[in-house]
Amino acid sequence: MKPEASGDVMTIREMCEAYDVTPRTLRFYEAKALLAPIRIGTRRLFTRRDRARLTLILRGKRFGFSLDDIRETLDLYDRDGSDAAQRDRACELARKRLAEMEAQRAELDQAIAELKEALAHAADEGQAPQRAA
Amino acid sequence: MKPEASGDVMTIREMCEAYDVTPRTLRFYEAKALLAPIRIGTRRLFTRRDRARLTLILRGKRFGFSLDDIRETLDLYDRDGSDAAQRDRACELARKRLAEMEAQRAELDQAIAELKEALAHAADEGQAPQRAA
DNA sequence: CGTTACACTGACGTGAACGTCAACGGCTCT
DNA sequence: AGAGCCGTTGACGTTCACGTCAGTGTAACG
Repeated sequence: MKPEASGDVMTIREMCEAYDVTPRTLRFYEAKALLAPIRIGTRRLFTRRDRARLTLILRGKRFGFSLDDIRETLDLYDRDGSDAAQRDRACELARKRLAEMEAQRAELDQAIAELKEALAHAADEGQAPQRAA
Repeated sequence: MKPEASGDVMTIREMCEAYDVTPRTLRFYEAKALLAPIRIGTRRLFTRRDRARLTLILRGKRFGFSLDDIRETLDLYDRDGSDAAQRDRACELARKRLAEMEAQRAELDQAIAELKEALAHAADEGQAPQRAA
């Protein structure tokens, strides 16, 4: 009898299937302090928090951030009641990240526009080259 | 007497300073067929085309694409009058890339929104924690 | 003509992000 | 108790994207 999701935690297998990653990857992320699953003896149980973080990790990777960058950014989300100085530095870093991401968004928009234009030109050359010659 | 930009080409040094990359990187990109500078004997002269491509390479990297991915995408821009079948495949790939990039932009927007919200919450906790306790 | 300065070509080294493999531990079904 | 199964821990291998270093070439300057 398996409760299938006893108390909102997931085994490593369930995680792998849910997020399409390998066990090795999850262990690697834990070793890098990106995830912190509950340890029952040696085994791992991944919580809601781990899943939220994994989502952000995979997203960050697609944006070209390194795992170290991602960890720093991740830690911004759950550092609630630390001391004020540390929180200030966190906010500082968050604003920096935000600026980076918005710059990246601008570049991405430009890249999309350029690619669209290139496609349009390709369509021109594909449709009307017989008309002139 | 150096013409400084004789005929719109640039030496490897000029390129390095202009784009903040190392010579090794430019040679590596040439070996990977991402760039194709003019070769005077063994020396390289980078054209306008090389510079346009380098801009796109560096941008692609920031989006998390591999150099191989980038080369494929790059080649879409200057394959003018090949045969029709090849052009069709290029357009297909371009549309695929375009879809990827738009998906990435959507994710990026979401990530930005979430980070903004996290920052707003952090500001809440930083401003009014004395009021309740 | 020697020296300086930059450029080139291999060849090997490196860090990040995993993959792979071996050996072991602990359930659980029978 | 034995046989499957995960799951875990090292340890080593791999790929990508370069860095670094040695040796060579060559154009220019004094």
